[in-house]
Amino acid sequence: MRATIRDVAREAGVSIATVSRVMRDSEAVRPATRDKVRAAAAALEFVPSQLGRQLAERRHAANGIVFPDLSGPYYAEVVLGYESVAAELGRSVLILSTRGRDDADAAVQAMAERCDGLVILGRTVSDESVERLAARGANVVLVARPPVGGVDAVNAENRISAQALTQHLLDLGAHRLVFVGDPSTSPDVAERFAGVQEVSHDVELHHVDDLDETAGAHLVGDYLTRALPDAFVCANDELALGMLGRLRAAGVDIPGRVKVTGWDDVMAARYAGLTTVRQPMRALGSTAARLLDELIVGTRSTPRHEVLPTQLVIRTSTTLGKEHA
Amino acid sequence: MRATIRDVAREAGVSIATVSRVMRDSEAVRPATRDKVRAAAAALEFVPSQLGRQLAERRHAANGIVFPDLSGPYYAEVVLGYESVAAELGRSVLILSTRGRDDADAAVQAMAERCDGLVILGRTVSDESVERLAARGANVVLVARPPVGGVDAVNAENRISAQALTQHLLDLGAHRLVFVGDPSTSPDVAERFAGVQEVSHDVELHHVDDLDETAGAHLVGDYLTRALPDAFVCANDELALGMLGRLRAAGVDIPGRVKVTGWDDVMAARYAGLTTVRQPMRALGSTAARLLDELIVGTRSTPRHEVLPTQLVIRTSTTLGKEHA
DNA sequence: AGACTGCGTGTAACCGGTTTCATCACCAAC
DNA sequence: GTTGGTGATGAAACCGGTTACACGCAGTCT
Repeated sequence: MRATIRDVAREAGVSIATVSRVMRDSEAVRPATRDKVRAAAAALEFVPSQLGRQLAERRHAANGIVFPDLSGPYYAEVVLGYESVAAELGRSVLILSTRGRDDADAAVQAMAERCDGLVILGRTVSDESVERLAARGANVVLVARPPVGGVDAVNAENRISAQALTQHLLDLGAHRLVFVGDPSTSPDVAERFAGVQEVSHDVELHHVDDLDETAGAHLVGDYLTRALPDAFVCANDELALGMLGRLRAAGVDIPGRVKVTGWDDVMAARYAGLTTVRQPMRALGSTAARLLDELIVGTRSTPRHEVLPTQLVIRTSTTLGKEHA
Repeated sequence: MRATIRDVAREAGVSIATVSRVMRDSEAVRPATRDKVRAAAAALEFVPSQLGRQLAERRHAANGIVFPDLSGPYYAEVVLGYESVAAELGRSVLILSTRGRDDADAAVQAMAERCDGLVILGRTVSDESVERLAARGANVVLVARPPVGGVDAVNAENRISAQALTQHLLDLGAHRLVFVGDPSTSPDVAERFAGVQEVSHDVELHHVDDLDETAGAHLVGDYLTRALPDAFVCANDELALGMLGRLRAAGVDIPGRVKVTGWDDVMAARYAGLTTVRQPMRALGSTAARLLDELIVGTRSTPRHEVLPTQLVIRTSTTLGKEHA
C-alpha cells in the first residue's frame, strides 16, 4: 500500500498537520522541520492522494467539456483550446462525447457531479437539461449554441461574415444566389441566412434536412436539369464540399459558371479550394475556459455572452483572381 | 449547501448506512424502509457526492488519455473510440494534450494521480516516464508507440500492409520506388520501410527529418531537376499530400508519370485522391480501453501486445483504373 | 517580574461517503 | 422453552487529506 500522510508524520516525528503544510508549503514551517518532513516523504515515496485532497478541499480541480463529435477539426480544435487553458489553470479536463448516445442528458448530469464546471458545445443536450444544471448551481458555459437563460455563452459571429461573404460574391458579379440549409434548425444558420439577405436582394432558399456531403451531392441533381444560379451559399462546408464534388464531376466550370461557398473552414475545404468562413475555434475553447474559471473562482456573477469574430477565407471555388491568396 | 447522506438519514429516521445501501441498492433493505429513504432523498434533492464516494471506494472511476494533438483525424478518432468504451464501462475520461507543453512528463505523472489508469498515444512522453509510471503501479496502455518493458500496447499492423501497398505498385508497373521518411525515428516507419523492401528490390530511401506537408513540398524540387522514380512511397499522408500538391502544380502527370502513396488515410487524403493505408483508429482506442479495464479490474497480470490489421485504400494517386473504388 | 506578542506545531474536527461487525427481532426446529 | 439461524438495521471505523483552534515557548516591552 502506498504511504499516507500519517506514515510520513510518524516517520518524521511530527503531526500530520505539519506534513500537510510542508507538502503544500502553505504556511511557515521551521526549515529544520521542513527538511525532516521532506526527507521522510522522499524515503517513503509519498505522493499525496488526490482523492483525499479533493474531498477535503471540496473541489474536483477538473472541468468537463461535452461535444457531439471529434471527427472533423471543428470540435477537436475547440477542445484543444479549452484543454490548454484549463491545464494552465491547473485543472484536468473531462470529456464526454454524445455521439451515438441516447442518454446524453443523463450522462451530462452525471458528469456535472465529477467536475467543478463544464462547457457544452453545440446542440448536444436539451435546453431543459442545461437549465437543470444551472438550477442545481453547476457552473456552465455554452459554446456554439444559442444562450439559454442566464447561462454564459461563447459564439462565433455570423451575420457580419455572411454580409462580407455575400458582398464578395456580388463584387464578382454573382447576383442570383441560392442559400442551401435550414435556418429553422439552428440560430447560427438563421443568422447566416439573415446576413446574406441583408446584402443580396436575389437570394433563394434551398431547404435541406441534413447538412452533410451526401445531401450536398444529392441536391445538385435538381439544378443540373434546370438553370444554375450564380452561386450556392451553403450553411456549412460538408454541404458545400458535397456539391463541389458533384458539380465538378458533372463538368460544371467552377467558379466560372457557378460559385460555391461553405462555412467553418474544415481541413478538407483547403484541399478542395473552397471559399468559406473560418471560425476561431481555438479561441472559442480558450475563451470558454476563461469564462468558466471566473464562474468557478466566483469573481463574476452577472452572465456574459461573448461573440468572437470570424474570417472570410477566399479560395478558388469563387475566384481564381490573384488579388486573394 | 447541498444535502449530505446524514441529512437524508436524519430526515428518513434511519442510519447513514441504510441510506448508503438504498442509494446504491447494494444490499437487501426492507421495502418500507427503502421507500422512506427514497422519499427523504427526493425531498432534499440529495445527490451523492462523487468526492466522498471516490475516497471511500478508493477509485477515481476515471481513465486518462494522453495524446500529442487532436488536429487531424488520427488521434481524434482514437480518443473517440476510447471514450465510447470507457463510458460503457462507467468511467469518465480525462484528457491531456502534450502539444506545445514542455512539462509533458510531469503533467502525465500528475494525471496518473487523478485516474485509475491511462492510455498514452504515440511518442508523447519519454520511455523513462512510462517506466516510472509502471514502477509506481499505475495501469498503463500504450497506443501507436513501441512497447516499453512489460507495459501493455496496442498498435496497427505495418509490415503486411506495406507489402500489399508495394505489390499494388509493382502490379501497376511501377518498379523504381523511393521511400520518403526516416525509419530511424519511429519503429512504425521502420516496419513500413522493411515491408516495402521485402517486396521491391529497387527502392531508394529519401531521408527527411520532418514528416509534414512543407517537407513534402520542399523535397519535390530535388526530383523535378533530375529523374523521377515510378512512385513515391511516403511514410505518412502529410508528406504525401505535400508532394502531391507540388507535383500537380508543376504539371506532373499523376499517376501516369509518377505515383504517390501515403499512410494513415487522413480526411484530406480522400479529397486529394491519395492512395494510402488506413489504420483502424477507432478500434485502437476501444481496444486500449478494454485492455486498460482488464488491468484496473485486475483480471489479468501478464502484459499483452495487440496488433490490429490495417487496410489498403486505393485512389487516383496510383491508378485511375475502374477495378478499384 | 509580569504581560504581551507571534511564531511554530499539535490536536482534533471536519469533508461525505462505504463497509465491517454487532445487535436485534423474528421464526423454525429440537 | 431453549437454541440456532436469518434478515434488516445501526454504530462506528475508515478512506486520506485540510484546517480551525489551542498551546507552548521565546523574545520584547513596561
